[in-house]
Amino acid sequence: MARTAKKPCGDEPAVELTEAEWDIMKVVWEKEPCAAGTVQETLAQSRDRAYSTVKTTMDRMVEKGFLEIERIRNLQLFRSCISEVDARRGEFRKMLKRAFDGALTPMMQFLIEHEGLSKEEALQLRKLVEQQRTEGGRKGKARNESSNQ
Amino acid sequence: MARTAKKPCGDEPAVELTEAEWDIMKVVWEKEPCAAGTVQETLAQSRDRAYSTVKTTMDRMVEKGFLEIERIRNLQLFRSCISEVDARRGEFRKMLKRAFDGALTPMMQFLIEHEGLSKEEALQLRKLVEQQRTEGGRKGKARNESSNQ
DNA sequence: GAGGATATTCTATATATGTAGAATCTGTCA
DNA sequence: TGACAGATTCTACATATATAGAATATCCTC
Repeated sequence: MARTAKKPCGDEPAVELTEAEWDIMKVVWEKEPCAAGTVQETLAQSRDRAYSTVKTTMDRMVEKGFLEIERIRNLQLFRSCISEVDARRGEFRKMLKRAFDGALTPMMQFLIEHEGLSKEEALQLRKLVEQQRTEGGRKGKARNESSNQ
Repeated sequence: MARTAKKPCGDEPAVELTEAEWDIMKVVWEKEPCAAGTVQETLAQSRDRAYSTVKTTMDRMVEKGFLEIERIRNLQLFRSCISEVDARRGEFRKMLKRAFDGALTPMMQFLIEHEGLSKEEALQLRKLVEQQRTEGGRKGKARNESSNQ
């Protein structure tokens, strides 16, 4: 099967969040269902924005299908319509496409050559790879069909 | 530790290109020094934009310090002021910060779990890691000084 | 039922980005 | 020198994003 299959379909138009939307989504994922006021208060700790600022952005996110509202009397409770994985995937792929023509290997090469994967990081990375390699086919099978990118 | 130290200093404000800017930069890197018309014509193959559209964007890129102009009589020749590595780094770090709180390991984990690194890719990745690991400290050392591009 | 605390809705501004037409300038060639 | 071709400059507009004040609605409590 394909990807995270959050919805029955398999190729949603790719999620792309703006900076402010990321900030908001992170809070929503953590506290949903939650009110706009809660989000605003939580965010206030790092960057203080007016309630209406946060609310306006959240309303736009509903229009975009990133959030949904449940009304309880006078109150609106927000829930996420996209998973963190969806958002991460969108962000990652956008970066990969723009900066590396969509190819993973060049990116890895870049990481090692220019981002100075520390010995520890490289080792950790190696463990991950090793792990998924010896994990016997789990990935190797799921893979067989599509091979991404 | 000072990362890549491309310029004498060590913490430029991080390069962030927009979509249109990426398109243009790619052509400039390939053909610099080059005229706006050349860029426009080259891009026209994929996405046709008016000359003035491309030129306006390029002028803005000069203001931002991404490009510089050399005047030859009536002509302007553009050159890049940032390297592809700079741009890639900016794009990559923005993604890492937004989607993974700036940490590499979670990103790697994500890649393996959700982006389905194919067996071949994982293997390739493993080779890279292996290579840089056995390359004996090259990274571990080179790090301290500079290295980039 | 009145008042106050909240929440929602409406409206508005500034900046960034993508886009391009129109006007102007300049070099070259007949 | 006159005119064309190509380049540059100026101006403009639409949309997206970030931001927030003001007006309005609603619930709870006394």
